Amino acid sequence: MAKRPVARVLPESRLPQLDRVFDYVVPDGMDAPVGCRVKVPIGRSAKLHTGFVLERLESSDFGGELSPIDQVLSPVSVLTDEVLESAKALAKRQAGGVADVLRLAIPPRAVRVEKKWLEATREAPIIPSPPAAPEAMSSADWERLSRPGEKTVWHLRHGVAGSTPHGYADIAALATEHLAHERSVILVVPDWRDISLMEQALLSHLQEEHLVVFSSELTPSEHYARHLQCLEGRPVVVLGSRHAVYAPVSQLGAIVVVSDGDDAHREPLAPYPHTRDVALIRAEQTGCSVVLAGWTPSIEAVRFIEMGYFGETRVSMSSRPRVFPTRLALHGSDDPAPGRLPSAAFAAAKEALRTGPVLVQVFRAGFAPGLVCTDCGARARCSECGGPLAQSDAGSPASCAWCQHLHARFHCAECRGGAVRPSGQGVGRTVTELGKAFPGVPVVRADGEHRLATVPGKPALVVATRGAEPVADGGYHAALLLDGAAMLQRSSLDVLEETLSGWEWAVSLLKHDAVAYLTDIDGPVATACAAGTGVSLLSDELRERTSLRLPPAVRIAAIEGPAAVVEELVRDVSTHDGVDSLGRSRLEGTAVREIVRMPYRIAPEVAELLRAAVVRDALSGRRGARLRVRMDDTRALDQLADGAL
DNA sequence: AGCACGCCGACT
DNA sequence: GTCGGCGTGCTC
Repeated sequence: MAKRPVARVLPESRLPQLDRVFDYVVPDGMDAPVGCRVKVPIGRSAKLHTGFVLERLESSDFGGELSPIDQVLSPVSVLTDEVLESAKALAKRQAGGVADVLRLAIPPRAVRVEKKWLEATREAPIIPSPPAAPEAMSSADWERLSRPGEKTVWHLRHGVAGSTPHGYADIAALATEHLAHERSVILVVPDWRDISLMEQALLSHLQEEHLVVFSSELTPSEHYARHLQCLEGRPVVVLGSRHAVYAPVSQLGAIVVVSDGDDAHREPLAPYPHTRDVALIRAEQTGCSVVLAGWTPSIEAVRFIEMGYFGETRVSMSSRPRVFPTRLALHGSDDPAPGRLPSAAFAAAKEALRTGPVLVQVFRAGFAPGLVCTDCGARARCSECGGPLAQSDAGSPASCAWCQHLHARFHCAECRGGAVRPSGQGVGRTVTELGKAFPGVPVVRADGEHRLATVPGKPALVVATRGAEPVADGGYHAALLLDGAAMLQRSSLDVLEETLSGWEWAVSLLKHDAVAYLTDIDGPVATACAAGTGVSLLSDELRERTSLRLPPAVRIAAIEGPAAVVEELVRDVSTHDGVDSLGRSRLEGTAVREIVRMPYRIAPEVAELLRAAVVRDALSGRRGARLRVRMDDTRALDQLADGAL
């Protein structure tokens, strides 16, 4: 008989009732190491399920007879101990399943890639020498950032060198510092553009073999290849978007989350963990440091600092370019110039365009994001689903922003009018108008559909939606920040944070002596941005949320399902001290969603209760919509504000 | 999920 | 009498 003939297996299933371990017999001669993928029978089902071997045991405490493992899919231990422990902790925190977390952390197996990897012989890589500390950084800050175990909010430098933001160059230096001490580093950035920029920055310090890049464009098998690379045991620098935070590297020294306030760090798949939370859990598990890096801190980062949980690097404002809110200007006229620009901004752009590129940041994607009836001004809505109609390009037909239904012809539901006109402006229309306002100047468009990481340092108008701004070689010679008012009008909990960070990123892309113009907004946010005191505004916001008991001062859980089931569960959790409901909204059919809030202190207890209820509900065999729970979903809170019962 | 077991209606 | 409807329960 083989040593430890029992294998404890976790099925790769999204079903809450199957998210637990089952014991199996390992047949003689089968090699099923801990962490490998196996195929096992589950219940009376004819087909086999895949799962992970979590443990090997001498014997099982299961009363009945054990089934044998059918097959070892691959003997590679793709699930490491540390990732498993992190996944368990994360599942607990999010009131979700361990298997759900593992689905995010471990890519599906690719046979050919694996075969090649198993056959390859690898040489020990050269360890780089430590880099010099970035200029303008105190040695205390640098030591703090490089020391494992620390938690730090890193205020990045403004400006660019070539096509690399200074901030990204500094992060690359930090990664090199860790690697020089034979520690791995994970760099998690919001999106494709940041991966591309950061990869450039890293390659100026490191060899390609030190780097493992998880870009979103990878095929599944390439993704699996990167996963295997992390398992080789040598220290590496991992760079990628949110899934990279799970990379199974060894000797983890630091996880750097870049722009942790960016929406892209929220996982849209169950159990909806945020990159920042995954990083903190892995830090608990490994003792690595966590660095939240950006040009404006997230409101969560501000909370961490104020709690004393995180330290922060010294803020240096000396390198920050000037921000000029045209509406607050005391001198000059503010008559609109062509292309929706105040005259001061128009003149400055014209001047800057003589020598280099000018960034125009707009809020909305598409050509005309909102359409209204020409006759009565009512919002044009989709006849199929009631969603708002929009136009993505000049000349393209109107389509529904929700269901994508095309509306070649339009009939206003209010007045029977048959024509629409745009209200508000998207990139497309701004591009068209600026083209006319600045004749002879090339206009470059950058948005979700026209993706650009960099542009040359030559005169051009670069019109970009917020978040899609390319880096200009040598920095922009001016920036026009449009649509500030529209951004702040939105009724989301995150408006302040998103508005500030959107502007600050644009400011960071300027040449050191260039100016950013805030064109259509005044008030405290514009004033703070101009003065570079956005952080104190966030701090005020946090204080307000604390008194209102809103996230991130408290945690929330969205509970969805049939009204009766939700009601009972909410009643149940509300018996805990400090747990109460923020309101209920109706979903499709008879389902409802109720949001409860709770202090951090008792959130683990509540999460456990919620998870138990979900498992019970799934097991109950009741027909109809299942009970679902989603922790810390602030978007659900926004929706609640829009349509509470 | 997927499958079997089980307990009531119309049927060769 | 029994074939088969799908409500109920469990999966090592």
